Amino acid sequence: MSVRLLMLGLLRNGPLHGYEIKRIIETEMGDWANVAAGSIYFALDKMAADALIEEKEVSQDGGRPARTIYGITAAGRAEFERLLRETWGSIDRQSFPLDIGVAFMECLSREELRSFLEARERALTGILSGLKEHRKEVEGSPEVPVQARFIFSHHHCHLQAELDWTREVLGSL
Amino acid sequence: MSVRLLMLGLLRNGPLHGYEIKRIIETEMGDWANVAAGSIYFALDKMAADALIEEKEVSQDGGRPARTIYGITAAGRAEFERLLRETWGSIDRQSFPLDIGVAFMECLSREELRSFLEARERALTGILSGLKEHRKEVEGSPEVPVQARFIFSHHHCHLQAELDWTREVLGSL
DNA sequence: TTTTCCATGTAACTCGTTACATGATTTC
DNA sequence: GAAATCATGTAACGAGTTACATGGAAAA
Repeated sequence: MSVRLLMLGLLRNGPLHGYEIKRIIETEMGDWANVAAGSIYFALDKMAADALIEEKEVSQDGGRPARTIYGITAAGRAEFERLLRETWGSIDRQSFPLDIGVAFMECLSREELRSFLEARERALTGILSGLKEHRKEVEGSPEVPVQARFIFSHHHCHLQAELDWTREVLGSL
Repeated sequence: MSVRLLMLGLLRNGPLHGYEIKRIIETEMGDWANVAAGSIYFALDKMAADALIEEKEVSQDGGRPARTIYGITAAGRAEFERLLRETWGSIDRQSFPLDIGVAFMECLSREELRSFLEARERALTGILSGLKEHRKEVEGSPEVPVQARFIFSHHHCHLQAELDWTREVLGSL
């Protein structure tokens, strides 16, 4: 349902076509959402079938084929509100990406574990510096394109936590 | 695939039946994995079909019905190794549970947001203190039942990060 | 005696991914 | 002229959940 929440959230600001949604997720939102191209069109179809959004054919000049843009309906806005509250309300027993991998880390040899941890340290450092760059860029612009200011601090916070843990384990090896 | 990794990891120590796997996940592992009862039997069937595990009927005394226990095969061990390395190797663009909710948090009124944040603060505090209790219990016992010592520090680390962020946002409201 | 725990399963469903196919247009 | 980007789709599959059904044993 999170893809629905994400897409409905973006459509609240005005109609978009599929490719633009993908572009916003990848470019403006810092690329953490990791939504496959096919998933977007798939979700658009389903949400249209559920009357959460409605499609309009929009012809383009220059002989380009018409694009299908999707606008959110009243039902879509209501569903967005519902999903948003559902997300905020659920906290029970959530796990984090590497959790299961960590549970069995003692099955790796010390050398292999070290090399994994070092690779993660490098990757996390890179992602974090990219995030900082992006944050500066977005927050520097007069108008924040997506209504998202806190995503950066939240995402940053977990990435930093992961990096700290990684370094701690590396230090204790 | 993570349920497979989790279950194969548990079966590495010796054969188990479905209910016991569930018990271990819920009781010994701190209950963060959140695996539905049906999913376990479902996964057991599939892994047996893939020859990663093999089933044995074990009769019980006291007139109880025979249980089906599952033992890991050589192929299962190999698959476990593969999945473990896959998990450790993947770091690209991972998102955290509340990420999308945070992206649209400005759609909530200040009062509603505050009440959500306060509820999360309470919930997280509770989960964290439960985790600490459990950690003490497990680490105090002479033999750690599951080969998992670091799951606690990792999980704790992200929960603490979430709590810190929650308090930070609450403070800035 | 009623509830809780032990123990297993299954059918229908949802969400999302992968891998593919298509074709125009723009940039190098 | 080649490569990248724009733009849309779809068929097959995978993982996991929900909701249900079953039934015995132990404990309250």
